[in-house]
Amino acid sequence: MIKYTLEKQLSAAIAIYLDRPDLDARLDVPNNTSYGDYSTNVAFLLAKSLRFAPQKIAEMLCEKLAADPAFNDYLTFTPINGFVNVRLSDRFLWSRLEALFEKRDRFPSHDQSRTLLEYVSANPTGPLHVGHGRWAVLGDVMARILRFSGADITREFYINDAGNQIKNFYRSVDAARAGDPIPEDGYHGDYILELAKSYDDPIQVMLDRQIQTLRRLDVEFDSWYSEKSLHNNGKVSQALSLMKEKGLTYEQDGALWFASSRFGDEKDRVLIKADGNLTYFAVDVAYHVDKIDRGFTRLLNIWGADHHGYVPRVRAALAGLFGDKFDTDQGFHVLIGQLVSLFRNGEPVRMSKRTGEMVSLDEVIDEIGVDATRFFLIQKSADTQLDFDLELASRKSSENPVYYVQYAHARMCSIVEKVGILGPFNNLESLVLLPEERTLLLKALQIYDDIYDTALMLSPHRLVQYLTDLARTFHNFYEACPIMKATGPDKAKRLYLLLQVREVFRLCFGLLGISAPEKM
RNA sequence: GUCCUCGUAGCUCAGUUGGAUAGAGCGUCAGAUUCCUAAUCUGAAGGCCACAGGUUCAAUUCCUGUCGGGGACACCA
Repeated sequence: MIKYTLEKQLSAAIAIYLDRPDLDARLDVPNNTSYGDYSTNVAFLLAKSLRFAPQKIAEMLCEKLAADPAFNDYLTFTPINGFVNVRLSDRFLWSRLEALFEKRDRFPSHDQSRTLLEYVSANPTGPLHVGHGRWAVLGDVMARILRFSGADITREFYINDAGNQIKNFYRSVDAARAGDPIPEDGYHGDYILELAKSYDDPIQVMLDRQIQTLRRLDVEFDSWYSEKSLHNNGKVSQALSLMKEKGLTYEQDGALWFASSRFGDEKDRVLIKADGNLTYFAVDVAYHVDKIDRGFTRLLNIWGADHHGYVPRVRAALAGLFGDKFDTDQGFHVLIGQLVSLFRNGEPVRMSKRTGEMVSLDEVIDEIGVDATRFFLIQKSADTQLDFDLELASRKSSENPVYYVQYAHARMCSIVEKVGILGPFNNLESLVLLPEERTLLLKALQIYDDIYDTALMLSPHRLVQYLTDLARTFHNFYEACPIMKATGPDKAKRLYLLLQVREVFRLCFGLLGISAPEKM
């Protein structure tokens, strides 16, 4: 954590100089890196209260920082346009490179919560589509990153194996088995006819198929939680009793209502319908109560955008039952995964399970492969709608950005194979770094900062961004700094740098769940 | 109609407590290989950051409104 460490140290020092104990200076990477490796804008923020021009303050701070023995052997400071710019010495960078894979001070603090991450949770009434694939990869990568950064995390798939959709599904298969037309509001895909050919439980068949598809994508779960089991072991009635005890419910028009509007929802919600049946919501409350009963202190969910209106009522239920403990984003957080729109030759492809007209996740994997599918689905922010042209993706598969990062790794492997791992790698810190070497080295050191940000913001696409940047700096290094032809300490220096960078690549590939090919 | 969300290069999209000259990939054009893999690199063109106001030293970023895409508004799941 190079940036966060520096940020803390510099912030504390500046706070003392200016006698501002609560000062929290932030470091940024300047968009023009000739200014420095990092910069801070504190001078702007304090200009008014200190009654000095930002540039004056920046100059004063740089002077004090430069004289501080805590920094002056490895940092230089330059005031430009009111910013305080910081540059790290080559020697310092090199020492950090050598310590890059030591476990200590990777991350500032360990998250003490027990996290349950629930994702995909598709109805077992059809094959997974690309939207499911997006949430699957999103959840999987999120879990890998959180786990790496020290969190205790459990991955769970909620099986919706009860309720009306399930009845409807059985009706459709039964009709097909009897040779009758499938009900208008039933499921109409070709796979229904296929299911009708055997007498296996269609739900089990579909679930197995979903699991298989997820395995293909290298998406695993620690726990498969059955909705049906909630009913069978009385969890639903327990949850409802609990709500009644707490005075959160009332009866009206023959139904049982939850007063969710008292907790921020826009209206009250029905738990038991007038016909005596439970709503999906009632069962979902029970499910979330059970998560908490199982000892989880942080609930993360990934839901499709079509469920985002559902968030306030679940939050309201948790607030009503458990107070503010789970009311905050820290306790209960929902990542909304926007849908993926598929195109083929520029024409939109519909994705309705009901009409049966859809492209399955399996077909996409068949067309473009696991690595490209994962990379494509994770590289964009989860909350933007994604347009995905299958024809384009398969036709241009060799130009897919995933190959850009993988090729960098293959190039490194090729060099190592040719050159061998020649030591000794000592006394290299005193060598001068070329610009391409330095840029690559600094980028590699920033890996934990980026992982930390990614974990904090729950946005895995940031790591893809980082990896692409790293690949670019490597390709630049490759063009400018030959290793095989280099001699003496230069050769060892570059080789050592490359070996460490290759480990960073492997770390990223592992977190993203894509392969690290040695040859391409 | 109400609420949520998005609108950034020709295309797909990054850009988070508001900072310096707004970026990447693809596509287009012009170059680079006697040299560790050219699935690469260098350069160029390409932008009213949807629009209009507001907040302030500073707005792609925050606020308000308008327009446009998507979604949600059930005693469905």
